[in-house]
Amino acid sequence: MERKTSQRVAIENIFQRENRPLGVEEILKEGREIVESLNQATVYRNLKLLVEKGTLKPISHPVLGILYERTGRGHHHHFHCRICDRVFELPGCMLSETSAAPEGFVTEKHEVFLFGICPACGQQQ
Amino acid sequence: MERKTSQRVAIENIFQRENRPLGVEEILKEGREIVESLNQATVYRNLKLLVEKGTLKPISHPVLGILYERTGRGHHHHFHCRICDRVFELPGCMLSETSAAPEGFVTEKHEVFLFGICPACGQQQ
DNA sequence: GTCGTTGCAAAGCCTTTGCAGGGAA
DNA sequence: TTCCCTGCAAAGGCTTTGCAACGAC
Repeated sequence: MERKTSQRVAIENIFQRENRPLGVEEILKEGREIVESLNQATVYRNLKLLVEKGTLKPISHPVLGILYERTGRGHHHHFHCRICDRVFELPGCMLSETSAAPEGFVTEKHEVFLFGICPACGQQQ
Repeated sequence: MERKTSQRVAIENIFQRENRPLGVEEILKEGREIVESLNQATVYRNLKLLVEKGTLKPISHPVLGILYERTGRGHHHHFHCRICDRVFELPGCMLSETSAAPEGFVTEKHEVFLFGICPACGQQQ
């Protein structure tokens, strides 16, 4: 049976609090503010478990590498802010799969990454 | 001054012949069929040089990791065939940046990856 | 008291770097 | 002959794994 260790709870809380895709480094950093002893190996192991359990899903970001996001929020795309380096999930989809590829290509799924400035950083300028 | 070694020529020829984004492993494999002694370090060093020279551009593929493609063919997207695992460049762009993100987000650029079956693999089924 | 989890350190990958020998010009 | 480039091996950086101790239940 699965056990609710302080480390595991901390990691899950960070995802709940931030509500955006997170990378290992960020999880480790924020996790250590909650459980000081938190080890990298523990983060990796818990992320793997949460992915297998279906709670998290890994996404491969073109710039930031592998990030983890919570599942169950339908098809969406990602926005990467070049100021704060955070990634946000954008609901909805503006891409027509049928018109996106030339004839002969059968498109089954797609991923879109947008890059720019997020609302919070845009206001500060 | 830059020298035309057999290794460097081989790598450039592979990109010309394949005319699609390639990864290190594939370049190394095909390169060794031309120059048997070809070493991984040489491939990495030449890719780095060709990127600095502006001949190649690295793209970070969500599944295949870093691939290299020839520059100078304008904005385009990528299609990954799940049968043959090859990536193709698709000319044109079907995404409206202004409508792709909610208000408040300023989109400056984007990347689109399509996944499915390429024409060649589609015919064989 | 069990046995799933953790921290630590070692081991694995992939990529980069140092170095001496080799080859293009 | 020069000195850029290559192959080899060692070194980095990130992720995974082995193991003994720990702690949730």
